[in-house]
Amino acid sequence: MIAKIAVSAATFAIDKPYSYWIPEGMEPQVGIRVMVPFGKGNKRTEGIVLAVEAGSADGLKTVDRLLDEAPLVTQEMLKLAAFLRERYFCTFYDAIRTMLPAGVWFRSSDTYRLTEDRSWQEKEIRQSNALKILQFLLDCGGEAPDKLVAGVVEDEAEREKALQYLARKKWIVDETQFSRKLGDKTEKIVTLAAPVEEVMDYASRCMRAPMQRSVLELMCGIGSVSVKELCYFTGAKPATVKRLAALGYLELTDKPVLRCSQIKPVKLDGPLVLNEEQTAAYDGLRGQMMGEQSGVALLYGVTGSGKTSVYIRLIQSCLDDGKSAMLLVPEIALTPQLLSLLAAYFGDKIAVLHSSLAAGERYDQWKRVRSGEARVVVGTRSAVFAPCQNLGLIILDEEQEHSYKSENAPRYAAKEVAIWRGMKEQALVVLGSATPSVETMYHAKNGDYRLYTLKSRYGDKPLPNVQIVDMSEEIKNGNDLVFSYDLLDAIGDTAKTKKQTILFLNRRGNSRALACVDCGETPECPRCSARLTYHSANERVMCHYCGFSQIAPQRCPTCGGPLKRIGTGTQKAQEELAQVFPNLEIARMDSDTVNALNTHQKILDDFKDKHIPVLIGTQMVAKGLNLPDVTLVGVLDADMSLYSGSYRAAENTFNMLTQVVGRAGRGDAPGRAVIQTMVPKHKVLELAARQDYDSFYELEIGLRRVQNCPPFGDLTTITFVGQEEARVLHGAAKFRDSLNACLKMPEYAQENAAVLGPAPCAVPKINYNFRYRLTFKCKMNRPLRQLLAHMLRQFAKDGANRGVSAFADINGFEE
DNA sequence: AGCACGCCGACT
DNA sequence: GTCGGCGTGCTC
Repeated sequence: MIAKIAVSAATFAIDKPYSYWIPEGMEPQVGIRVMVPFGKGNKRTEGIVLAVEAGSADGLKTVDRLLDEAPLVTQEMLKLAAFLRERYFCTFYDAIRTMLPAGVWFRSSDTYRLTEDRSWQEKEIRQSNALKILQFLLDCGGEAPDKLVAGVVEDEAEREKALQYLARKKWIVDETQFSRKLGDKTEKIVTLAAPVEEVMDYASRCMRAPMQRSVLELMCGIGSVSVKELCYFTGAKPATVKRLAALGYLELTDKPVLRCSQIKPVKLDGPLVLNEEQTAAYDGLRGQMMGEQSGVALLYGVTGSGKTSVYIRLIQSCLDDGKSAMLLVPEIALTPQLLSLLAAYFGDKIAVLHSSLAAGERYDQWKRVRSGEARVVVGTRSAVFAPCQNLGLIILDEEQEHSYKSENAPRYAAKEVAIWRGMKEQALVVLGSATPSVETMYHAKNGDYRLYTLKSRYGDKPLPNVQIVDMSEEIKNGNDLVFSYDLLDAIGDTAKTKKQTILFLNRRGNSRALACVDCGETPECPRCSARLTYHSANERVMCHYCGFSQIAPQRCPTCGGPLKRIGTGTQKAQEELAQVFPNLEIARMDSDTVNALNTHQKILDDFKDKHIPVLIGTQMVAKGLNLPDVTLVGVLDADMSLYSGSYRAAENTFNMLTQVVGRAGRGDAPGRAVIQTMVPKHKVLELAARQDYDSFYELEIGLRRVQNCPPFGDLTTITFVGQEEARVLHGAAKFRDSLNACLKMPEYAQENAAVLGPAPCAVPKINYNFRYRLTFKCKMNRPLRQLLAHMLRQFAKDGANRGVSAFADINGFEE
């Protein structure tokens, strides 16, 4: 028999199912992992069985051994991996790796062993490192693990060189072992191993061992208990239990236990009651969910219209049908109250999956989902791969959020994966939002998705009064602060009336840097073309891209002049404000003050409970709970996101502003918002101020049509990376030419298709690697994606492109 | 990507 | 002669 295997060591260029011979007696199932030899050196590699078929062993290598007892993934999951591979230009194994929790993977370690050939002992070996290793192995009795060998020659490059030399000489051999990174956690369970009478008889006889006696007495009463509990109740030591087990009265077994943290459920006031609008949406969605082909729905509901209640009812009805449901959220840290609410309704049926979980916990939650014990999955984007059984419903809350798109390869979009899964598994996909992405709304209006609208805001609060302030006027009037005079007045007034203010600063990129007072130069990363950011916490400058870090220099590296901190960060804004209002307490929330999972909530709680007059922060402050005493919201610089250069800039700005402005006036007092900008007449700002999504949509969809941007065309970037700039540039240009040539062929020909570039990326050099990119504008259909994948493979295989790698991303972020 | 194979200059 | 440099081609 032959197994078709996706191999972990295969790169994108050579990724395909490889055929291996299955030895007699080995029966690998599809979805199981195996160890196979691969490549010229027959290095042992992990692989996953895609198919098993009849055939002969002709010219095939043989499967070493099986790594799993039962399939790790289902056939459906393998199909999903194939989809990811095709859609996101990654290898099959990369796709599998993204889908599974870290806990299932193996860690490899090497053991070096001396061979029979000890002829080196008579020779003079010039490489001192190699000799040191040989001597060390001899002292260790002929073999040693890599960990110990590392201590002999500290420098990694030197060590590798010596080890390679020795292997070439065939004086040592290298054996690779694989072990699970994370085990299943188990608990020792004690059960009675003999008839009760016999045990009691022994117990009555052990007068000299009262502990043994009380253990046995308890065991006769309950029959089975964990060692930990048994010791707790009797005061016995585990050794006593072991002794009794050795005597044959007790039996010890390992029972797997799951690591999982508890969520505190909220107290429910009563059954969930939906209003008329919510009921209409729920009925429609439920009908759709029950139907043959569920499809995709958009639940478009303004802030405060109660989308969550609709979600909960839908999940309930999905569970009632015996199916499982999935609720994806942009960021788990921002939704503790949602989690508590869900816990109140669904209790331990919930599994929470997100990246801040400890690996063990995440793995266990994953297992709970796979076993069918947990039928409601709540999580961030990676939870979209949860191994749900009989999936009936996938909800993406705040579907327009960027966090649904992965920023590392494979750069999957959870929304696309959800829609694919929904289609394959006949599950309803609900996209929920107050400000849907332009693409989603287009599909909804077009009839591709069903549209459900919730118009009425809970309590029907009036919209806040929004003022747009022209910052160029402020500069003309001699105000060089981050704050306009109007905003300062408003902050003062708000503080006087004992209400609260939230100030919002969208700090993008390196706002806090050091600059030379004399020449204006800012220290740059030696490896990347990026400014070093200044971190006051440790007095160091760091590179955002490669992690380079050094103690902050005192003098300008170019001219020796004094260095000063610059940039409009939240910290600087806080300092300025403190100067104007010396007696005002100001809380700050940004990535410097928020790091642990719960700090975000803690800062918000403090702000609310201690009634701190001003909170200043980044995008994080736009999210989270209702703050009834906040009557003023200030956006310090709306232009930063407006001019980010992405085709999504307008949409991002609109969403951000609506969200921020929506924070003002949640309570009884009327709200006010101040937006500072250099372009006060900008239509997007005006519409955001009015919270007029529908007009914004009409405006934006027109632009997208003209620019052939999503949803009309796709924007694909092909990035080329390498150490030698000329080669990178040359490779990119050659790629562009062959792509253009293909586009002339009738099967690929498309109106408005265009290949732009090569142009340097937003950050042209990262870690000594130059980066150029092509931008490819067209509708990416399947044949075109396959063409692009083929071209990327060819590029990697072509010797002329050595040292340059290329990768593509469809509708990704533009850095 | 890694790894072997092969061809060529440098040192003992 | 042998060691090690790197260009080339392949991965069941």
